[in-house]
Amino acid sequence: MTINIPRGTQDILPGTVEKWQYIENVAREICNQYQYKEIRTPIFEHTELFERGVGDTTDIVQKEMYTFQDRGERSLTLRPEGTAGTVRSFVQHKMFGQANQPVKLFYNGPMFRYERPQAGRFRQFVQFGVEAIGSDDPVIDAEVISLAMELYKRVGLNELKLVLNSLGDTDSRVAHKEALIAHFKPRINEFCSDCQIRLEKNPLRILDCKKDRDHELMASAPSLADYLNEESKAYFEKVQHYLSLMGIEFELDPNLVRGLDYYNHTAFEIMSSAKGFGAITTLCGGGRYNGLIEDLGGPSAPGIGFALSIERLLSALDAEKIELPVSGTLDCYFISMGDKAKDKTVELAFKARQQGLSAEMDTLRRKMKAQMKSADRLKAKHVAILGENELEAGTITVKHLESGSQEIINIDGLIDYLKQS
RNA sequence: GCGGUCGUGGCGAAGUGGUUAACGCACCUGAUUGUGGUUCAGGCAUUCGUGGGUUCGAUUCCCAUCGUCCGCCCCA
Repeated sequence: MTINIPRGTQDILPGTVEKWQYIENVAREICNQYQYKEIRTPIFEHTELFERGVGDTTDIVQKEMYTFQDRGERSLTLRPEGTAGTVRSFVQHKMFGQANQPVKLFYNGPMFRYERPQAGRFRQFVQFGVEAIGSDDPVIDAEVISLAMELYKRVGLNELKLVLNSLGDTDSRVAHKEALIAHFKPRINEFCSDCQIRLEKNPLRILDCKKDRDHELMASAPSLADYLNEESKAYFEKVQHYLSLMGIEFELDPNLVRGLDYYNHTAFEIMSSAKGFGAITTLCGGGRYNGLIEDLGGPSAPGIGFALSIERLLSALDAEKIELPVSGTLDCYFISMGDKAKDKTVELAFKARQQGLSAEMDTLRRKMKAQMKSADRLKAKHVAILGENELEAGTITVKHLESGSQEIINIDGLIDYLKQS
């Protein structure tokens, strides 16, 4: 029996990996332009980090974590998201004391969640994300959002929707939470079991519930927007103001509640509106997490960030039928006949490679015809053919595959010839 | 965690309770003893996810199991 990969994981093979590289390159380029610096943190962390950072009422912590004991009986967890580890690193390395503030970071790497795989959902998936820590200026909220939008724009996506909401500051959230409890508590037994638990822990998420969405208390529930204090409202308006300055369109959705506990103030999602995308349309999610740094033992620094999945970005590209420009090039395929000629083409091919050209040759001792076929399939620009005739004359035949034209040139001039064409 | 779907060569895909399991693509060889992409001829699954059962006989029927894909919950 052969062994297959674990459920929910995937191999990214040649032919596809080029797309990943392309996207990752675009992301890096944008981050440089926005002055976000890469950070690489471990793929596993102490379980406690996520319990505290992500929040132990969340689905991620309650049922989706890959948690294991190591041989020293420490409880470790494969990271389910990137913010907790990034903030942990920020605190551990006391980045709040470094010269450049705010600290603007990005990461790109695998995340792990124990879920049933389906369209757009994997057990190992790759998130690109940014975190801006140390600024509570609404302009940084807009900057973070615009960075994500810019990435999608540069890879060619058009059918996007940016949805925005404010969860308010702590005071606003506490006031709203109390209002929600007062609203639902008398009739909470009419709601699903999840909602009954949510009532005490995080009543905001009752509004999210799909099962109870038609309950009459839903429509009349106190809206977060009505409980935003002046400061929170002003902050949210400023975020919108800056987004408009940047030319970014958005929709307000008062029901947008992110699944992680640490969010406050700005919350946003970017979704694909492309047809045939499947049930999951969220490409990117993010928001502000002003209390998180303190919760993880740091100073009371504000922060905001987002995470987006490369897999879903690729799905969105498929849905919009966008092809990334990722074709590779092969400058020359070397064909030889006979051992002497082979020796010479080996020298030539390696010299060509050292000179910065891409070169390939037969390594299966095949006949000329088969070598030609390989060259054709590899879409070689040129084929260099060396046989007895050329060897004697000190020449080599160079064929341009696309046009079919060929000429015989001096063998010493081959590399320059290839470089020039 | 719950629900549905599917599981035949490298890929796509037919099929039947009964000697040799269509076809297409891809691949290999030859026609073309030094020239690809076209054409033609030939080759390429002791085998139908795995295990068990029914049967004279199962890839086809039944059960189990593993896996896929999709949906719910929730999320990237």
